[in-house]
Amino acid sequence: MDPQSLQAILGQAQAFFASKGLRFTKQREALVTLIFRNDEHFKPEDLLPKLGKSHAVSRATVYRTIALLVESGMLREISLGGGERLYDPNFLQSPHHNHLICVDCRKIIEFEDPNIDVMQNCITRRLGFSPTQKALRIEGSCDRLRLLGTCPNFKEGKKKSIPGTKRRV
Amino acid sequence: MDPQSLQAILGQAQAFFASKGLRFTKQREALVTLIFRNDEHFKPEDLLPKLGKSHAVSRATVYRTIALLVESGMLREISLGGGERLYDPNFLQSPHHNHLICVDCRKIIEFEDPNIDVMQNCITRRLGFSPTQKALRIEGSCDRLRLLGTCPNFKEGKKKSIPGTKRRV
DNA sequence: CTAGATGCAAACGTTTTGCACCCCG
DNA sequence: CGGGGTGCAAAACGTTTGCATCTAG
Repeated sequence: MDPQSLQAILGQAQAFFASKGLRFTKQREALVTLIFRNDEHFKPEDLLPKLGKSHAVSRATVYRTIALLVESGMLREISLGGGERLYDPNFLQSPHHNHLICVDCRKIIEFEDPNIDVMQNCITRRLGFSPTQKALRIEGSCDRLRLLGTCPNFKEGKKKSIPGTKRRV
Repeated sequence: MDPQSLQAILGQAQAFFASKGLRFTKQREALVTLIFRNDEHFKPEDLLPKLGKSHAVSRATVYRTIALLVESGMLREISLGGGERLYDPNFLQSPHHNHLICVDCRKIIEFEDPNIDVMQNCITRRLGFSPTQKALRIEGSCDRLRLLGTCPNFKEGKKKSIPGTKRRV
């Protein structure tokens, strides 16, 4: 993420905290920076080692801050199966994206599709509701791997599954 | 669920266990019966108190059996947000169903829509994959509650949210 | 008879909480 | 100065595992 966008995100976070009468402490700033610096999905526990000792933040604060960011709408909890609780920082840039997971190498591909959103709208209204949010997760097997016996992702994947490796479509 | 269908399900489970060289013990039978007797989503922990002392099964066996039923395809793990890990026994009868969750009363509505499946197929192939599974969760606010100030589900919902209360569409 | 299944309790990883102290406005 | 924020450690929670014992086939 370019420094300019990150700056905008920091501003957005600060505005949210201010609007709730909360402070934008250096711990919170360090966390927002770390979370939105790249586009990787993460577990709360992942963040602790990534904060240098200069920006060390306690485990409790990590969890409390994540909850606030989710409440603000900047961060979304997603589930990719297996009961793992992940957080996705990419809804700011792609508010309607979905996830496709390769069953062969577990690579995660984020994609958007306007038809899905139209259909979501229709279905929701048909059932008597106004749409607020959706989560669509598709799993599929890699055609390339099956036809060619190899796949660029799978090659990379030699070193086990790589969470957070993503392609934007 | 009518006794006849339940019987069929027990047979299916038994066949699956046999195909893997596993036994169909009375604990497993008790669990399958309990899980598929009605259509409620459940947490593993929910099951223990529901097994009478006559069919008591240990916690470890509950978890181990659920894992096997998921592997067999008879049971599916779903996530309705909040990191809760739920299991849905209704994919046997409605293999393609999705979930709509009312943000007002947390009621869960299971629905099917053939268009979604067509679209899922298109998208998956466009990305170079063959579809194997999908999970779509929609959240929405209740039109009726907003327009009329009341809603039958919400009325029932007085006693907090009722997980497992469902309408088939 | 024996591989697989069970129950128990301990271990595990993650998340939440109570509380004393700290610090920003 | 006061109310929010933090860190720490303990607790809570859901799930998994090792092991001795049991049992279905």
